[in-house]
Amino acid sequence: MTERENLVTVDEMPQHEGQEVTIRGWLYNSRSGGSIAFLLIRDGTGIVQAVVAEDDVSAEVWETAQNLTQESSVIVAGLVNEDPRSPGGYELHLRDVQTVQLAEEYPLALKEHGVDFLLDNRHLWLRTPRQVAILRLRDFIMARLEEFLRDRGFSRVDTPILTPNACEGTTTLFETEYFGDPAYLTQSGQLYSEATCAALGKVYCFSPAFRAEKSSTRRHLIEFWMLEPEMAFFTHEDNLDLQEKMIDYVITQVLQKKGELLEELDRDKDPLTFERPYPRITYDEAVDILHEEGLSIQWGDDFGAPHETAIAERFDRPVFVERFPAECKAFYMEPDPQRPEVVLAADLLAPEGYGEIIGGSQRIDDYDLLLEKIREFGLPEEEFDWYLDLRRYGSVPHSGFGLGIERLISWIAGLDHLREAIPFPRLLNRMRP
RNA sequence: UCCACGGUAGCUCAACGGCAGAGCGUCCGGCUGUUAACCGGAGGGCUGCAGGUUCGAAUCCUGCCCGUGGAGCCA
Repeated sequence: MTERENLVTVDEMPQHEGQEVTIRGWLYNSRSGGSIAFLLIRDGTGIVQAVVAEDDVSAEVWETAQNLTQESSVIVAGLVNEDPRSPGGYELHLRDVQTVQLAEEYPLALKEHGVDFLLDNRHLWLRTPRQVAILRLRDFIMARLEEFLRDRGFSRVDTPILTPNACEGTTTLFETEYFGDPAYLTQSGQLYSEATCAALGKVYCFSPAFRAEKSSTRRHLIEFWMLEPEMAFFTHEDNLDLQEKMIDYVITQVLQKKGELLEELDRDKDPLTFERPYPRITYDEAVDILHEEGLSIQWGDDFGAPHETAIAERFDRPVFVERFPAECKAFYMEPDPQRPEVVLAADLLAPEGYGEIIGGSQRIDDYDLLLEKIREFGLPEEEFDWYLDLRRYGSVPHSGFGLGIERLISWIAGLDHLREAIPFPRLLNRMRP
């Protein structure tokens, strides 16, 4: 078999109608009918049906085709034909087949499976058309986000995964050991990005973040990816404008260029079809809405998931909730000069119950105020010496935000759980595969 | 940590105090246009673990383990 002759991928087949081509991939499924057989072959770009008729091929090829097992790796050659009876509209009239490896009995049948079984077999589950579509969408979304930022003068500056202290001192961290000293897996690169933005102006870090919370919900991962831009000289308003434009850009690009992925995922496009601007409401207005909805909340309480959903349901597009009470937010957030009891922070809530996809704020740039806050929050002052230095040497107003990649993907793809938005999810008590 | 639901064949599930079953997958046989193909046959079980109640437990009770969803926390 001249296996490299006219080597094509499944998605390229329409351009090779009437030609003899070679395709390399895996057997997705097969059906046989006496002296005719249908092999569904996937190669990562799509699935094509290969037709084998006993009369048209050698006995050896016929025998090989008959005995292929699910997910066996193969190289097939044949003639490309347009045929409405074939899924995808094109099929391959098989002339030759070569088995690369004959697969053992495959654990995943082509039918419904339970979550536990699928997660145990995540390394194989990834081969299904739905998971392939999600991962392609993830790749596209990540690329567009970085493209958006780079086009606006941002540089990617990475931040450390191993850190000596809790960045914000709130959530539970994974502890490890650093040559005898305690160390922690990062939960955010933000504090470091505040340093690099004073060096480069506009930066972002893009890395995994770790939260050792015993969270077991569809909106949480133990290890997730966070994109965190940080901008010198950006006010709270500048910050919200950037967030809005970035989300708008990604959604528009997905709708324009990757509609077929949304269709593969049965994602209704209508809820994604909206325009800027996104509504901006204050924390105070949000509390009023929640009271109207009959939810119990007092001024000063942070929102829980039911609260976020109730607020988001009032709007047909993402909504900013801004100016939170200082006591329910992080220590580094700049107080509103008009109302020092609230901070210049905002959460962006996605529609359809997908919750908070962005959390951001203007950062305190005054040395004395920041030191006061560190003490007020009971944080170890000595650990923040370098962070305080940023307020001693050319301090400027600056702002930034953190975007949860898997939450954004889940919303755009219409997933019902974050675990499908990352190749190998780390969940409560689940670290394999 | 708390609350709810669950654990039976490789997978998805039924049986709910009285012989442990079906569909799918696998294997064998049949079929020249199949669409998660179809038809016939075969193999497949410590009913999560330990104890208790009972003539008899997959089924009822207690404890534990594991999973799922949610709360809290957050992106």
